[in-house]
Amino acid sequence: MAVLDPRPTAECPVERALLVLDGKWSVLIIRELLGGPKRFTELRKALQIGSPKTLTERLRILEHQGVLTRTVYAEVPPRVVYELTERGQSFRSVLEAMAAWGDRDLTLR
Amino acid sequence: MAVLDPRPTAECPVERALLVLDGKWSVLIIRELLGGPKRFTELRKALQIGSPKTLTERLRILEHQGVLTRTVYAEVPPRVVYELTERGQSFRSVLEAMAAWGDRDLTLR
DNA sequence: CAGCATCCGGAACGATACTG
DNA sequence: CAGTATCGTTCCGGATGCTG
Repeated sequence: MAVLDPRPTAECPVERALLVLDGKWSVLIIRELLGGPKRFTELRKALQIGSPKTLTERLRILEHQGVLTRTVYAEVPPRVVYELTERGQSFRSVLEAMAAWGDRDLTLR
Repeated sequence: MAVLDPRPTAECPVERALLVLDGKWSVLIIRELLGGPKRFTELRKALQIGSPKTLTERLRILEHQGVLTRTVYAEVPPRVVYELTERGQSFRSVLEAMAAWGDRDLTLR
């Protein structure tokens, strides 16, 4: 998927959702933020992401897709807070479906 | 993700689900098969996949993950049918959640 | 602290030709 | 028909070093 033009343009709702969920970290980031707003380093630590570039990229894309907001506080040292939009919050239902599926049907093998 | 060892080994249910849904085509393949068993060429045509390699790879992985079965009929010409397992069928709930989310919250921008 | 710039390896995806 | 075998390209994800 193109890096900064991943707007949902697909006709199909499922494909639109896939455009957002694409990428290794998107779902995990959203899940993390469902627990409340987080700062850059908090996310990085929680998700065990080594490279800041990886996280920054995903956050920018999700912001651009309207899933989360990025708020910069002009302080020293700087503080940047990421928070889910309503659209991001409503992803909870999808996450719960995924969790239920992963739990019930994918218990070891 | 490794090509042929993508078994769900993660602790977390969501992460297990992600291990299966990874890859551009997995979800779309499952969705297609929710409409009933399909043959190789049918899937290829329906999903507009140019390269057979891409499709074969995904199918093998999903089979290995217990999402679908592959049945070979010893005929001439050969006939191979892909069909969802119970586990694959139960993915419908996740798909519906995704569709609802993509529909309600991602309608254009 | 929250990134940006840069470089890198590898995996995913894809096109094409060929086979049992 | 249903693949396999090859080859090529894109590009994501990650490591590292530096900066406002």
